[in-house]
Amino acid sequence: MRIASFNINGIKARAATLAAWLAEEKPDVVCLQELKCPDDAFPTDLVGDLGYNVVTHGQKSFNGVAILSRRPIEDVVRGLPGDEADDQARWIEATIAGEHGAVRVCCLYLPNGNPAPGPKYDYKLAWMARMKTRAEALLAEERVALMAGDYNVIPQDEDAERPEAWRNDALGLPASREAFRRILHLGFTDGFRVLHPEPMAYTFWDYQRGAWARNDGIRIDHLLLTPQAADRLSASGIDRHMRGREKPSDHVPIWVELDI
DNA sequence: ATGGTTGATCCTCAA
Repeated sequence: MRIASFNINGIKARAATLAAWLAEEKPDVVCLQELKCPDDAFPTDLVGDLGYNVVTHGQKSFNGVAILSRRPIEDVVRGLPGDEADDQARWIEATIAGEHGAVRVCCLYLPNGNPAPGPKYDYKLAWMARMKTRAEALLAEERVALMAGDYNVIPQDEDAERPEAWRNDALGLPASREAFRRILHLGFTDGFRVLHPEPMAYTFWDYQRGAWARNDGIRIDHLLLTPQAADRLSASGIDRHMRGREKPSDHVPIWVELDI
């Protein structure tokens, strides 16, 4: 079962790009971020015609996450627990059955946090603390599960073409990296990095300053696997070519192949 | 230090 994550930066602007990628790659499950649309504006028919069921947690103009799956989607939960006052649509999770078992899929859009320091950065760190609590509970279930999405964190220097440019940015600050490691080191496996030690493997290139042409990228989209999922990991990759397409997102898809 | 680009919306904000 191939499970992908793709920050599409607006479903309305990216519908054709997304449809072409789905038709070409035929991933079994897709976690989408930055829908930037309410639930009733999601193009359910478009993805349905391509063979996908869909569950969304949308929001007008900003944020918004969804899970697409060729197989039925069960036990859907919307929103990251821990703060009733938080109305930003950044988390959705569901269970999908494969031929040899099921996988719990958590789709996340972690806050960007800029400018840092400031209230947006405080929100990012608080959100990551809440995510750690959910991650601990997920591990305790000892099941095949993963947390996939746009983490807005550059884990290490080798995950950036110009690491020095991000040292004072919310995506690269030491406190951001520490919070990421606190989650990772609970017992998760970075599904891409564990199979790909090579540097210059990026998932995001800014629209500005010719970042794509200069390969001035960063790796901020991740799939973190529970031990039970990591045991079934057979391959992973980044669909880098998508950044060179017509009307690209600033992110590209990243995926893992699990034997389930 | 600054500016540069894209999307959603309605002009400025978020990224």
